[in-house]
Amino acid sequence: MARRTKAEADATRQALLDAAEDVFHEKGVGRASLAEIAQAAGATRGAIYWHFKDKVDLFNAMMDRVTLPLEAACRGPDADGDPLARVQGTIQSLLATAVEDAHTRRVFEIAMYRVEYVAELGGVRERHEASLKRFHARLTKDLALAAREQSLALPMADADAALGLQALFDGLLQTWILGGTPFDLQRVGADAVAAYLRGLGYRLQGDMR
Amino acid sequence: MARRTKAEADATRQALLDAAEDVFHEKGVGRASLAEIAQAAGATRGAIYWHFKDKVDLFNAMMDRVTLPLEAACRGPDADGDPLARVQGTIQSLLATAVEDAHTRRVFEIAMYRVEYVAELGGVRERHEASLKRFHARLTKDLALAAREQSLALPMADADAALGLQALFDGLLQTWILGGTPFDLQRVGADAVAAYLRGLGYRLQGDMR
DNA sequence: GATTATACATACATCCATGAATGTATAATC
DNA sequence: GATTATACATTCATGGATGTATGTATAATC
Repeated sequence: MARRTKAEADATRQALLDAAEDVFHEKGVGRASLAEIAQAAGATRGAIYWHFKDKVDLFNAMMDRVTLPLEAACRGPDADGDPLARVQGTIQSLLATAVEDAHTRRVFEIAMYRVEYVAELGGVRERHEASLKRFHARLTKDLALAAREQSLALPMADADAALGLQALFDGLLQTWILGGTPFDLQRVGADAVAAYLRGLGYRLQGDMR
Repeated sequence: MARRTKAEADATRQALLDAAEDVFHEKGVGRASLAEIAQAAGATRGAIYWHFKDKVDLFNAMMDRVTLPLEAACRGPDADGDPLARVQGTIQSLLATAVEDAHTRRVFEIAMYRVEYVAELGGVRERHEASLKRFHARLTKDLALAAREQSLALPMADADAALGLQALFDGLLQTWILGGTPFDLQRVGADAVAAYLRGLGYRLQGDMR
């Protein structure tokens, strides 16, 4: 076939990424063949090898398309208002994205249950860890700030308290995506996070006492 | 080679399971070849196909060797003493096992980060979900019991509160095993669980107020 | 002590995925 | 409007993994 215009080329690139999502989700990243992905996109492996170096590169591009905007959004409002409300807001907004955007949800599901975090997949694990660390640093800072504002001493180190909060968030998201026991992620998430924060000693907005 | 005695046969079976752990952990389940596993065990693929139906069967056997005893231990003491202490104790004992038993830890790591939960792996995902559901049911029952004993109304449904606790546990274990930010799993686990339970309204043993 | 089932090792056939090489028609570029 | 880089499709060569079939020496069994 012949050369496409730049717009057309980008369209096939997006189609390849869409198809990769489908096939990765269905077969898992390891057992998904580039031929099947290409076919699902109405193209051939030639197109994939043109746009991407190999399967790992394709996978990373697929992840970036979803995670980059998300992380950018997380870094958005930094120093305004109540740090505790900001923590709760960030978590709520991430959970909301998972619930409302099927696209994002499927990519999360792939990253959590459909890929093997092995050396060969160059940097996938490292990038996941880096992303977690940034989130953790932010939570730690905000929790410490809020503790000072309410002039209370946490029953555990700031960083550990943040670790627990992050674990709670991750655990809820993963449990919900696994889907074994369906539940209202946003409501349970809000309540569980509130309980955890309250248990740390914080006084939350909207609490009766 | 020739026929082995029954004890010898079981020894090679165990060696195959050990080797499977090693290779699965290193390469991931998908990219691990049966030839490599056999070689790591000092045997050939013939031995694997004698003891196991295929790779899935081998994987399940490897999982069973660790999870069956664990689940049995969890089901152990059922109706004695304080239900809240029992919840905390169960979680602490599971975390302790992860910390102390490298064998168990590696199998957990394989199940969490080195395998694709895909239809083809027949029942792996389903068994995981079933195990989670049993744990969840137990937590729900104990949390409800403890709430009645302390005559308090939880700020969320029993099942949802249990969901949060389980998510917290899962999240902590996974974060710890991922290893990006090393921390004291048992201490942070105990503190975070205590905070969550306190935030739900429970009065915990050993609390000052 | 002859027979039989066992516990593997070896050999074989098949399939499929990958990566690179090559072809090619056409947008861009000048 | 000739040239060139582009955006793929097609073909080829290779390797590696799987499953099965077969061989075989020896514990068990009687």
